[in-house]
Amino acid sequence: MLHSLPLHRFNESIVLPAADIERIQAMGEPPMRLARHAVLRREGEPPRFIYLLIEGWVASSVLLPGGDRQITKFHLPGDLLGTPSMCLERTADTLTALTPASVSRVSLASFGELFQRSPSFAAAMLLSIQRERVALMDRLAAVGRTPALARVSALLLDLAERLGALSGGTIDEFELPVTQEQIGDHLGLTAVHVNRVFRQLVDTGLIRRNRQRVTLLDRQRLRSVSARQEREPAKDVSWLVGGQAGA
Amino acid sequence: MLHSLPLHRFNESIVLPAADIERIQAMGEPPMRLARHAVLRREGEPPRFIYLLIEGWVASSVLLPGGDRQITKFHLPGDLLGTPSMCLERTADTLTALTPASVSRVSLASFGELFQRSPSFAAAMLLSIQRERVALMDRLAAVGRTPALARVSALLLDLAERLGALSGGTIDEFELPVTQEQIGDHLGLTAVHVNRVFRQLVDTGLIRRNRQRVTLLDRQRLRSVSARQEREPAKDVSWLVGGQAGA
DNA sequence: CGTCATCTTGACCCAGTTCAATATAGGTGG
DNA sequence: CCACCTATATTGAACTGGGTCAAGATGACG
Repeated sequence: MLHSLPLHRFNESIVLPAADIERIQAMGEPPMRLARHAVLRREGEPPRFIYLLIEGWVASSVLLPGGDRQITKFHLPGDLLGTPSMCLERTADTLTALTPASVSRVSLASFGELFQRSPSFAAAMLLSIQRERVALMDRLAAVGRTPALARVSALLLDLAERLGALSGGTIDEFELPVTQEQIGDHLGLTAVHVNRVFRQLVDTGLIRRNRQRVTLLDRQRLRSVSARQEREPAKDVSWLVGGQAGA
Repeated sequence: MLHSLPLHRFNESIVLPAADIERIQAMGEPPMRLARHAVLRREGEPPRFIYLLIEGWVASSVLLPGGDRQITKFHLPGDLLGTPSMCLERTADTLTALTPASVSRVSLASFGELFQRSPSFAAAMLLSIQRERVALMDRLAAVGRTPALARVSALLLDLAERLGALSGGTIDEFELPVTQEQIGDHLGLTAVHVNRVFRQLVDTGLIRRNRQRVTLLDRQRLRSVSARQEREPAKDVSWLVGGQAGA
């Protein structure tokens, strides 16, 4: 029983019936604990499982032939991990715990069964994956077209927003349990340069920082330097779920 | 009746029953013709339709506040366009014809109906979107971590592969009906630099080029400089479609 | 209390950008 | 069929954001 699984990600545009919520919680195996740096799944393996992240942060990353790494997503509790690779013979992304974490493994078989059994779950999945796709498009635009300062600012705003959604409030101070090298791998920058950008953000009064705790001091200015588009989730998805009105 | 719609994208891992194929073809409105540069849908509009691309090339792009543009995908015939925005209140991507094109509009309502009615269609959609997501992850890695030469090479190989899948053969010479500026917007480069990279590819004998026709002369070397991962589509997706064996 | 990972900062370098000037090629109106 | 016009391609010269290299500093942890 995963009574501790945050469910906000499953109810973003569609409110799932209680029966579905139960089935989601039932499809996962008993949670397992991961130490920091533990590899949950390595790329190249045949995909047989996906994972519900219950607690902690996990990075999903892709390796380039040259040995460089691209972190495709910093996952927070409530996220469903490793799903992109379900369409491949061999897994594309490596899942690594950034902090001690707790995850529940889900076999593709149980996922598939729920997807087939519950139309509302299938619909919620469809929309959720499209949201991830839009996020990827936005980050691609940032990495391809914006300077380092904008990328780091955008990341901080994005994390604050997601942590807020997770806790159900607004957050402007949070723990960033992530190495500057990992931030670089996420944004297409060097650890050294990430460090310089942080310095700049502090020096210009946009954020405060001690150790890994970050405080957003001037959201307004941060937003304007970040060149980030606000994306509002669809409110009315009745075209997809038939009977149901919007959330 | 869209007897001319290429269906290869709908049968990549899952072989859809004939009834589904018919329903797909029936869900689209009569094709409309687009002139080069015509905008099919602009970002910011409420999403009400998606589009089946029957003929021609269409770009999907995202705008940054600064006015820069990121082309998220060069779409080829058979692609389903504009779907990422179905999860949003306001469309994220602009769809622009790169060549004269023919598309069939599909209301979200008919898409949703088919998605609900046909489990195999829903499954095929899920996998297809995940494939797009993996492609975005790979391009993000390329833009974030590889030099210009690798990015351009990767694009050429990717297009050759997709055009091959479309025509059902192997292709190493094709028309590239795309401006160098557009290539730049796709790869996070300047038009000027794209030009220089093309020169370099020609000078080192990797490709030939006259006007917009490109010939891949040395696939092997091209592949090694491209730093591109080959991604093999899943063969067995019976976990998702119950009865059905792999393609 | 030593060791390894991470962070910081400086000095220098380079891939790719910017700016600018020319070339080409279709496409258009007459 | 021609003269013109606009979009695109090409190339050179100079510049810069971010990378690379290297040398400490600072912690966290066993």
